[in-house]
Amino acid sequence: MSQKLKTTSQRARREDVASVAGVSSAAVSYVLNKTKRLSPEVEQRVLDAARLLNYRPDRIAQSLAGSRTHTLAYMTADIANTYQLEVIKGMQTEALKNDYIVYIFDAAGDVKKYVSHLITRRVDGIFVSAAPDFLSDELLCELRDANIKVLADFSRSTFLPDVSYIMSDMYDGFMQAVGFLKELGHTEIGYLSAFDESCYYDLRLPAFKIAMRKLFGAGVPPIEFGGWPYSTSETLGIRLMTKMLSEHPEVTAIVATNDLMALGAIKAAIACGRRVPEDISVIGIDNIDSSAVSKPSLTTLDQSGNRYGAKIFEILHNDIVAGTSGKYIVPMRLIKRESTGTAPQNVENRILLQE
Amino acid sequence: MSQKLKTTSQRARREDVASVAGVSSAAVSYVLNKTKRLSPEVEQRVLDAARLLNYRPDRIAQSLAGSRTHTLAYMTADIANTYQLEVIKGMQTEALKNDYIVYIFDAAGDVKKYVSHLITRRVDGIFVSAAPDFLSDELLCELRDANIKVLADFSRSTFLPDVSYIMSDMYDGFMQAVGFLKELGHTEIGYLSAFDESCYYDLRLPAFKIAMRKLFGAGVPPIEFGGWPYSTSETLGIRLMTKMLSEHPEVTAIVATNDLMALGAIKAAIACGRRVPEDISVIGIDNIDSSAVSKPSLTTLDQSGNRYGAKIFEILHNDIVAGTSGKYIVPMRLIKRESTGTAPQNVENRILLQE
DNA sequence: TTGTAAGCGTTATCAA
DNA sequence: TTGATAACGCTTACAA
Repeated sequence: MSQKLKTTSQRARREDVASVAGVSSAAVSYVLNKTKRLSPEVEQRVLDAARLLNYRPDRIAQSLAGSRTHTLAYMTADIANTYQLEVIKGMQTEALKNDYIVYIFDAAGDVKKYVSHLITRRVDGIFVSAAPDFLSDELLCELRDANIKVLADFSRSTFLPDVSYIMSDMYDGFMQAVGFLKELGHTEIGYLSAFDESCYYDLRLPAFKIAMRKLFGAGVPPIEFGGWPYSTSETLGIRLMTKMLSEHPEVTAIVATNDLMALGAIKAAIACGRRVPEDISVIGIDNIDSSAVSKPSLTTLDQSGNRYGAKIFEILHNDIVAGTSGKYIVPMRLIKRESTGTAPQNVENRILLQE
Repeated sequence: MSQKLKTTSQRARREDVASVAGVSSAAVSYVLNKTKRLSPEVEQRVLDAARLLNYRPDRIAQSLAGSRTHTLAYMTADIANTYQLEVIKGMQTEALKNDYIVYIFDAAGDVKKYVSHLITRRVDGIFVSAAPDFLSDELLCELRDANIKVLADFSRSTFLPDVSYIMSDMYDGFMQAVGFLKELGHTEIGYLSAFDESCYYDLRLPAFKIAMRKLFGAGVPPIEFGGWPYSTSETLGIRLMTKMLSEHPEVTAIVATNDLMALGAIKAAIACGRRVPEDISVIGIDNIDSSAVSKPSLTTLDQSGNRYGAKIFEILHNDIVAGTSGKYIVPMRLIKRESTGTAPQNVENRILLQE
């Protein structure tokens, strides 16, 4: 069939497979891509030949001929962030299952050059992680206009047409968390916030306020702020919790912006003579690994990085295939552990004991 | 010239540039790739046309036509490691400068599938990070035989032909460190090792021993071992240093396997009533960020992650272009800071003081 | 010095 | 159901 078989070639080409199977090279494509059904007998011959030659279609050639490269990109301002790394892994794992590959960039480099690379290499889609906007709207549009699907974190400061956005369902999440505390009998619930009110991309604080309003009506819950420069460390949790306990000793439950701070809050509470959860309950957000093994283990709002990353792939993939775009909300889940318990019966008693 | 200009096309193609410049499409290639000199006038016309159309050659097509994809891969067992991330950034930055892009994989996934991807996508080269051997020799050979340049960490358990290896020059580094201590008058020098003698991929311990032998002759220096399971934390540094001070109070200088442990060692020394560097000098390895700002700042053997990463790119790039392979040794540099000083004059006096 | 044309390994269209 | 054949956008001999 084929007049020039590559004898020295390391890798088998489609034509080689066709020749071994005794069919046309088009037939090979049809069988392997399942793009057209041929006779079972022919299909088997092709499959056998492909296996025999260890044939794997060349992605480069496929990309040139087809319209997709099966390549995505993940762009973030901070690769080193633990949670971010989980998200990346989750996305990569899911991508790999579907024969996609993910470029990972951290925005510390020359963002403009990255964009250029993404376009010349024709990636199918890109995810742009949380604010602040290290990738300008202009560059985002350049990507979009180059026919690359863009999925951005919801917390970007602007919304662009034909760009998709993703967010965790913080509002529902906080409803779960605060609702759970309410069920346990808590009414005095405080919040430890890393960010102050002016931080436009923090959705957690407003979500907390809304949940409190909906479940307890009007009234301002006690909140401690970390302020600028923003950080979300365990140390900050300790500092804010200590402040909270002295300023608002009536509080019997605390929600913290993330697990690290919640862990710090527990330490601070214990240092101040409060037992967790007997005297005070603590809830975190993120469900980081250490939250499951801390003493006491931490009740937390789960947005597993891995699952989130997998979701990112699914959304991008779907948008690419269907040519769609939209705003996507990913549900969160409250993981109940040891750091939460029923509200103490007698608040006065507890305060007396402490003195 | 060109009979069918793409009017609707988003991106300019080479032919478009040729047509605007009034030359053949080959001329465009020659000028842009500097692969052949044309007349200055033609060159200018091409350059102008390219700029006008914002022309950027399609990497996919270049890859198919040419022999290189300008794509590399970095494979590691642990993305989350801080030092590793620095290396990755260093490599990526250097790669980007040279119009290369780097795939990043962590070996937690399906390594075999990664390899398949790398082959079908025809990456030019791959770096495989430190032991243990998460990537089997078999897969390594599959990559190599697919004409992909492989650069592996020196600490792999086996050496394969036509594969390149890279290592930091620990031997020279320890000669610098121990030599510096000798200059300062130290003779009793101890070592804090995370690994025990059986760890085949730890080059630091043998490097320390060799340096001691060369500079001080025979005799066994005092060494404390962390043992299995291997870890290199600050906590371990504290533990080993405490042990060292009680078992070998005559020691006036310490080298630790890495900066984290060295930092722990300083804390332990101070806790035991020893001043650093007046009573005891401490040297670390790695030059992590915090080593520069600790109190006292840490003298350390520098193998900057960024520089190392850049080096990885350079080596791979060169091996790819030249078709070579080899074993590469990257120099280290001793950064002298506050944690080292002249040896105490009177050892007896110091020990007495302490009692 | 410049242009022509044959690949590169696929996909996909269109007759046979 | 199958087999040619034209893209895809570029590199690179080779010819003019």
